[in-house]
Amino acid sequence: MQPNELVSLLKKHNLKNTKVRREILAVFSHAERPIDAIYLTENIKVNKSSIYRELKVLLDKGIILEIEFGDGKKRYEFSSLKHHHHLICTNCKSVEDVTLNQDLWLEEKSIEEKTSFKIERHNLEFFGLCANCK
Amino acid sequence: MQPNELVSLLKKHNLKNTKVRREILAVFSHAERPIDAIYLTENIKVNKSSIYRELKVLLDKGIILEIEFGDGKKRYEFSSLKHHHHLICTNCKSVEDVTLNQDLWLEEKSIEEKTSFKIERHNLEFFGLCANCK
DNA sequence: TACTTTATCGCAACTTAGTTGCGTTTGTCA
DNA sequence: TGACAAACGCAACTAAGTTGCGATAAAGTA
Repeated sequence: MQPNELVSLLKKHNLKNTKVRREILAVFSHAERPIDAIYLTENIKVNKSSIYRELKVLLDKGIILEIEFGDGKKRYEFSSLKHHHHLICTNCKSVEDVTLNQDLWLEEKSIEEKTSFKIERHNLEFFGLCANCK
Repeated sequence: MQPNELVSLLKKHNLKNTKVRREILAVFSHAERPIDAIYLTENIKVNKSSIYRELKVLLDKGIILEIEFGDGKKRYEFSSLKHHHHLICTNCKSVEDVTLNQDLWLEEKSIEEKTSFKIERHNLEFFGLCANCK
């Protein structure tokens, strides 16, 4: 993310331009996979409560998404990325992005009609063995 | 689950017929939604380490499945149930089962061809507002 | 630049879910 | 009924995330 992009993103969401915020966003913008809070605490010299609080702010503002790999750590990535899911290798823990041929939009519409439940989001991840590990 | 079903299930998996095991399985067989470890500790007079260890055994044997709602607690249900997903109300926390018109089998096949990743399982849950809360 | 307001931050103590070591008990099968 | 492994209880521990509170620092205004 370029400095001017950062400034306009922060302005748009009424967020102060602080060191913690800049550094967290910098990690996200270089990351090739979803990032967890522990990784941030290990890679940014900032108190962990600031990390957790900042993640909550970015999540509330819709700047990042929360992703669940089921290992007890929440992960996050920019919500501006094209909608996708992940292939998680249960052996080496590598993560690949993947998109569905036909996302779940139609299924969700059908479920909403059948059940009168209003779907707002879903969490879908695939687990298995990557090309190297299988 | 009937007593004779229980006995043959345990025998089939080389598991001893113990009090803890019987009580946990009894909870699962009456449950209408996925159950977490805390619920078991609150509803069975058994040490919590036994609960967690037993869940691991049942999971390894493939008798139960692990389900992730993203709230920091793992949930479990019988793996013998017809494959389904869940509609989780973010307001009242209610849970409904739901099946897709066309499950993810075809998508998984297509992903495996494109990526040479071997998919073994997926986790898919929907979040939103139930009929009452919306 | 100085002043004011409010968001943000650091620190330490705490909570919640889950794990581990170890000595004891209990099912199962011969 | 005896032997043996599986299962168990207990207590102490770990890992991830949260909270209260006083101190600090952006951002807007005078």
